[in-house]
Amino acid sequence: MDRKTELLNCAENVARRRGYDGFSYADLASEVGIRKASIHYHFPSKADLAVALIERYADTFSDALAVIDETSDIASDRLAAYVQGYRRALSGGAKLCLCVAFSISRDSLSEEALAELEAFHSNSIIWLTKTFELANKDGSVTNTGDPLEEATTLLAIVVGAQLVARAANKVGDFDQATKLFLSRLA
Amino acid sequence: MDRKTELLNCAENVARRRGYDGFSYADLASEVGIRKASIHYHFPSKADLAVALIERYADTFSDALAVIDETSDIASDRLAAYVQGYRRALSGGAKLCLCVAFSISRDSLSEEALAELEAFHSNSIIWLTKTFELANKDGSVTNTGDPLEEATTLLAIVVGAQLVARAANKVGDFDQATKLFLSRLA
DNA sequence: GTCTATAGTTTGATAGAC
DNA sequence: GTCTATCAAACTATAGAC
Repeated sequence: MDRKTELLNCAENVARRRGYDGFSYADLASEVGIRKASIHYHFPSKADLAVALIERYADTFSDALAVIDETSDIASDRLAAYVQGYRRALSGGAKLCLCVAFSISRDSLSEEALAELEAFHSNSIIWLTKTFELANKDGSVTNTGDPLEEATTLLAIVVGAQLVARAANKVGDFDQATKLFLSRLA
Repeated sequence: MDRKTELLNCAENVARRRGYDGFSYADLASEVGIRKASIHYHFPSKADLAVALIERYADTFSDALAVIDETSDIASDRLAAYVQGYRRALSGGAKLCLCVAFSISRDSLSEEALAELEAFHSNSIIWLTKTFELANKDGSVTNTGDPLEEATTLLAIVVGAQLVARAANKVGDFDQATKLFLSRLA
């Protein structure tokens, strides 16, 4: 693995634990094993690093949604996989979705990073809305309402469940917060 | 208003916008109009300030829940008021609930602050569970499931809705994320 | 690509005068 | 209670050698 990827992995890990304002080049340097000045060769400024982080995260996320779509044609399967993805990202209560962690740090982010952040959530809403529209057709989800409202609600549930689970330091809180929704799936 | 309260107000405001790692004594000093060294007289360390912030916030929150309980005996009224409280706290997309903002900064908080944070969420769950139990009796909420699951889900919804609305910089996202739940209220 | 060295700023915090 | 002065440490970032 090349250094740049190694730095991105390390930065993503620490950013998802502590937020944008909660980590520094010194943290990355000590963990990757190079001097912090050397990091500036790969990412001239911390703002560049933030953009690179969000971009890569959004790409990975987008790929994951594509895989979900390929794996099953049933809306309930897709939604269950979506929730499961956020549960995995929680990493036992230690981490959050990168874009959740960065949302708090809004005021410290560059305009470019903010735009990527907004695009990330907007893409999530699009995919979820599409999937709830499918649910209305295939009947795999009980009691479905307006697809856009369902989509925004589910996004809030998984994001909020991550946060509450992290705050309480109890992974079980994520499961408790998503159980009611999952029970609507076929 | 005394200085200490003034400092707490200012600190709460900035902490709810930027998180614990996102503000400093310098920020408070410039806004309140005293030197940052003077702040240490009121709050010897930033950790002391964090604890004072969470304590005051939890007290205010607890009072607000008591007022809700006094205002109506109907579960759906109480839950609507609860959601409305989180919407107000969002402050047009600029702020989050203090405990949401601090949840991201977990790793920077003292043990004492963490304990208060966990107590805050645990108290929320207790109040919500109690209110959903009432809903099961008074029938003011349609389609109710297990009170504890409903409680944790609703907490996740309001917390997640705040976060998504702030990330997207659109207050409307909060309304969209809570609309489906609110439609279940009488 | 990585290093040393360093600049310039900001951080949380303390000592002591008033 | 608030001030000035100061501290040691951490921060992002740059210059230039290798």
